[in-house]
Amino acid sequence: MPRTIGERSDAIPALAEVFRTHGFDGASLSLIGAATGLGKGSLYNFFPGGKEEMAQAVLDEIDGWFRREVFTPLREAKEPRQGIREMFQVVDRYFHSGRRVCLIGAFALGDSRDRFAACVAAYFAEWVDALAEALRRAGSGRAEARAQAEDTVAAIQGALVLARAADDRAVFGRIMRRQELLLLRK
Amino acid sequence: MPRTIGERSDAIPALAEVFRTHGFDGASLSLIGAATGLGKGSLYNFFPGGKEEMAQAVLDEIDGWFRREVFTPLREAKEPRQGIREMFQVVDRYFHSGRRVCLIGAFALGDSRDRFAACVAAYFAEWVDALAEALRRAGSGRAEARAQAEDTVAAIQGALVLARAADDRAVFGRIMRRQELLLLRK
DNA sequence: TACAAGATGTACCTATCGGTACAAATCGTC
DNA sequence: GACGATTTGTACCGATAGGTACATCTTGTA
Repeated sequence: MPRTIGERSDAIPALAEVFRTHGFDGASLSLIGAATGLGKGSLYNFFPGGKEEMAQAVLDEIDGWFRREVFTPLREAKEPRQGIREMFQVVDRYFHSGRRVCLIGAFALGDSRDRFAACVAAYFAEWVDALAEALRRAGSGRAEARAQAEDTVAAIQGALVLARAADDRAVFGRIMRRQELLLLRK
Repeated sequence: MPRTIGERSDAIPALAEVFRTHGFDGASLSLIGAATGLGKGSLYNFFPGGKEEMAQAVLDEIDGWFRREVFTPLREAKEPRQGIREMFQVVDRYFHSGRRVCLIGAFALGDSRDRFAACVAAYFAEWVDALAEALRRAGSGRAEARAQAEDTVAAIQGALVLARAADDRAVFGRIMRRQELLLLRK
């Protein structure tokens, strides 16, 4: 009884790129087929639920990645200020310094929000929570930490919007750097 | 030779709502027809260029509105600090306190960015410029004013993403209020 | 080498897409 | 009321959408 999970998960990065680039509605099965190199037969074998299951798999993968690489390190960093510094590094790398869009942010603004509302809401809530926790451990009061965390996550999402709008990744780096300074000053 | 422009412009608010809600690709002609109360005949009579011309008309309308209600007042306010305060009020009202999404931000993240790249880029560039000008007049140095303006426009866009993701408009108000305080402190 | 299970390509389905053609209704002007 | 121009509804177009059915190929195991 061979486990075939490996194959399915191999398709997810390509799926993520297609959804990121074209959105949920814009990602047609022919685009998906071209990007993954998989025909409809394979696609529907791996994802019997169709496009919706494909997108859900991508969201789950992103959620897992951020939990592993961002949220948990933030919460468990020995030195919270250093943990925050590393969050900015990891996030900058993840978004290719602003060249890459946040799929979950795009879904939040777009047509597909309702379909994946729970995922989308949970992702941002967790990010804010984890960052607030680190800030609190770094010395901020509970309320101040939450406020700073909310502002920072919003700044990052807004920076992605601006970077993509201007087709200029420099703006992303500038906003990220200033936000990091703001959080870690004092 | 009767001027029929009046009719065409009457359809634009409804068009804007459809594109805002469903995105460019998601806004099908049947949705557009239902929202505007216009059949295909009328739609293609007013907008011979089809969906693309409809979306362009909406973008132009938004651009004009912001120029008139936000950018110009920012640049020409007698008292720049008061002008900035009013910008936050007007923007809060425009986005229905976070219940309404920024169409141009959604286009920037979505599939339709390339199609309307010039509009999208110009909108944000103008916003940052106008706000930076006001901040400079309020006493900031040139570089600092630009940085603050960039951060603020990004914060607003990010706040819209978070508000829509969490389906919670309170977060929009919180971020806006803190950003206003940050700009006008000292 | 035989066999079952999984993987894949292809043909096909219905619904809808954006867009066009055009005749009929409507409207402003004289 | 007549006329020309605009406005509108309807039928229709080819293309493509997402999805299903199924026969055929691979593949791992014994």
